[in-house]
Amino acid sequence: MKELPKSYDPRSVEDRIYRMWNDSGCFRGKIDRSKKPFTIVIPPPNVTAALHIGHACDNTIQDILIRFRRMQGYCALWIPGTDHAGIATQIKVEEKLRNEGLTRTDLGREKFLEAVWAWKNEYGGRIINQLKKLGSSCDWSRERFTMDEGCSKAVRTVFYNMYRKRLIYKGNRIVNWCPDCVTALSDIEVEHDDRDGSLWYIRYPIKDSDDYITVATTRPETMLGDTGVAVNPEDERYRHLIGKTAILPLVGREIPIIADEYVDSSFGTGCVKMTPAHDPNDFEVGMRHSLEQICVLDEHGIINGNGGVYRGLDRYEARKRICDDLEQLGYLVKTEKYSHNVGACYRCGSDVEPMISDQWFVKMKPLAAKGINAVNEGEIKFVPDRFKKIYINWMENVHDWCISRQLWWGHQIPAWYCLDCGHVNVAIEDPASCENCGSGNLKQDEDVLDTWFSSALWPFSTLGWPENTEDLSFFYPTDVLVTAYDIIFFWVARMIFSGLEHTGEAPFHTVFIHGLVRDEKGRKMSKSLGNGVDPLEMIERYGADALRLNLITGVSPGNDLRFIVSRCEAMSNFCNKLWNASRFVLMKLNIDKIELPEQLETEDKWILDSLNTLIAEVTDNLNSYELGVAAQKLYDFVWDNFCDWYIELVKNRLDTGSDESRLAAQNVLAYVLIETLKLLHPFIPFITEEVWQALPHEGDALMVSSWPLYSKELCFPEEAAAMRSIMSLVRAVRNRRSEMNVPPSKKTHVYLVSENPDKYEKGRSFLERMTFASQLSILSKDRDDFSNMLCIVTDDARAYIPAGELVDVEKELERLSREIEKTEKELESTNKKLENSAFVQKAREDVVLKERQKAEKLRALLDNLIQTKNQLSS
RNA sequence: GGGAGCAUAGCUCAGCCGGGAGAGCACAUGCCUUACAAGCAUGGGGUCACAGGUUCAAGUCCUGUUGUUCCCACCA
Repeated sequence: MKELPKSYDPRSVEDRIYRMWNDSGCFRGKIDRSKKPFTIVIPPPNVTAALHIGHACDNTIQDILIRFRRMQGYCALWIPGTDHAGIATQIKVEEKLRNEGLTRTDLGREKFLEAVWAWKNEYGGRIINQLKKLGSSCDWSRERFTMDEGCSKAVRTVFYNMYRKRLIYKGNRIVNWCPDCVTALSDIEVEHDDRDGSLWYIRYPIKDSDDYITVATTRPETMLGDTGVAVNPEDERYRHLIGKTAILPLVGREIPIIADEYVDSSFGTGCVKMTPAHDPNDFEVGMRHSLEQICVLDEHGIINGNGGVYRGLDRYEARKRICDDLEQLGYLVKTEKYSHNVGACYRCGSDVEPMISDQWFVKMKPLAAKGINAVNEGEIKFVPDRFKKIYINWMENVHDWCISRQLWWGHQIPAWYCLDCGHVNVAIEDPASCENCGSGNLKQDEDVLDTWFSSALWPFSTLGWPENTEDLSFFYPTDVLVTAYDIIFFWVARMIFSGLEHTGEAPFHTVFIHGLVRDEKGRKMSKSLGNGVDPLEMIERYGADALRLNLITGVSPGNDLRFIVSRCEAMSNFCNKLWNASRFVLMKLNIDKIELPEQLETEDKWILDSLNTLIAEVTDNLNSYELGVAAQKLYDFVWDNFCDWYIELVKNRLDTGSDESRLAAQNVLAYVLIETLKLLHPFIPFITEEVWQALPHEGDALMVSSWPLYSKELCFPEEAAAMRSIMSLVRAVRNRRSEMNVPPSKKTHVYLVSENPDKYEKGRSFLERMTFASQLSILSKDRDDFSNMLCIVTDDARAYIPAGELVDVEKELERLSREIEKTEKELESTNKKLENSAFVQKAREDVVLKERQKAEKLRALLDNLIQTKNQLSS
């Protein structure tokens, strides 16, 4: 056995322990058909990312689950990896190039991609090493990347299959366009925000008349692309104008006035200008009425050749100029302040332009139906349950998914256009010739796929799909997916329908959702606010275990948590407490095999009984993903039961007890410590492993030891109850002494009177010390001379302390009266409950029993108090 | 416009199936008791947002109200 240093220093432990695990292959998920598999895939962080506190939270949860199951005897596999993160990475590398005075177009596609790969190879591993600092027990030999060969094969296969099933199509649709990123975005990549703007009322003259029609718009510049004006068919005010022609001011284009249900008569003037190329609603209406689609913006948000004199103006400049011109020419009726919703690019924050564009889409309805079904049928369960509703609601209203991006970094779309016959060739392998005309004159689509397209395949692409590998058949479907609620739509939903569609199975049976980590004031952590907490700095200062506990303890599933640095300190104090308790056990230990002896004392049975309960509860909590509650229970058990009571209780036995009693104490101490270390290990792997290695043990590592089991043989309800009586007496004595300001150094004779003297006799060795007794007399009856002593009363015993002049009889009587009154009141309310026939009849049996016992105890306490008072007053 | 969360001690938050109101930090008092002062002992402090309801019993379940945070949504 080795000696431990006086206080716990995580820095001297963590890297060494991690290396030991890694070198001995503890992390490897090797197929073992004698065991049941338990699989988790990591939510792959962006290759560009540095570990932030959210990753720390997410990965701590996964590590707890995987370590717990591994110890329970599952064949546990946690697959790590990173995501190529299309836009994020491309922007990062472009920034780097800009510093060198270059743009991506200077390099050309091929050279640029080389530069990104070089960047990825240099910096991409950073977050992986940071995850290791946290203690993550991933199988690093299986590390994957969304653009590695296997994942790319999966992407092409999926694209091909879906194209064949007509679940992927190409078409001209309104998409969200970011003029700064110069790419299309999917609906969920647009962030909506209420912004103060204006509502402009513009007069459109009616052809061949003096009449006019007034429309209201928040985006006057789009009028350049107007190809109609719509009114509601039921609207009496405008019925006479339907079918007539309006003249578009500034442009002079003749546009029809049409009737469509879409128009809300109560809004604005009840007339809507139609811009099918730049508004999704207008697009729909335009399709119904065969309106022309005139696109007036180019890919950078500049007015194009369709904008006449406004050509070349930026969209915001154009708006201003058009408004000025309209006003000058008398077309502008009025301007109102108006707050409305504006979409912004989630990456760069610029306003998104709805724009008609030729893009690739995934047809969502049939896929969503499967995804909804799997969750409604319970094939996939959300924890906490409420996220199910959010998921279903989204899936039910989902639109087709725009999957093409005008970027270079990513999976290039596996579609080749025949330059001779125009046929679109979609294939898994690069085709040599057109499948339609045989021409070799092919050109691959320039665009790449949305990053989430490959992430959606992660649970099976990482296991070898589309190949039918042994890994796939053993480890798939995975078990739990752990992630924060903010990417349910981006990722979870898409994994679910992709898994169902391509493997025929749900990719996991449980989605465990956690909240976001916020700063001390409850704000979201962000670079611009500079309020981010660096997990690596926390690890450096407090240790990975303390950080992990801070992220878990007392946190309820799905709720956000505030990261309070001082709590890290509290958690590292806990680690130190555990360390010192272990040090104590080691100091007192001179055996090299731990075995529970036959002959156990009351306090031994009590702590074993408590441990047994703890095992049952913690296991139960972990099974139902209540990590915060489990961690709290462990914290309390270690600090209160084990350290503050049990260790104190057995100190006498260890120093002066008989050989047998000492040996028993040593064994129980070590036994309870080891079992507790196992329960704690998933939460705080480093310190528990380090301590365990110092203790007598079998096996190589705590990490691969087996999870404690609840045992009927270790239930000792009687001894547990006896200890509770003793503990409450000790507490009462300490309380009175503290109230009377008696310093611990002042020892006194203590007389203990109880009808069950044997019970206390068994605890004599520690009672003496814990009640600060110079001498302890345990009696079954009061003596006459007790009346001038301090009296401490519990429901089971009375203790008397001679305190000489300290005892003020009047005051004591007063205090006793108060206590009697309080006890009577409590007894009264308890009795009232018991006299209520409805309660006795309808309440659960054990509840009634508990209430009866409570009444009995109160009765006994009251008797004790009254007897003492009588004695004192006589 | 739809949906969800939150409201419990001075602060930050637990409290799972209804029966004890809790933790950490902060505060007060007394202790260097050889595992730990990163500690020990003791204590003060709460109308569990408000109003109804269900129940023998409500912080916990239901309805509504108020405050607050967030998500979704193509009313120009």
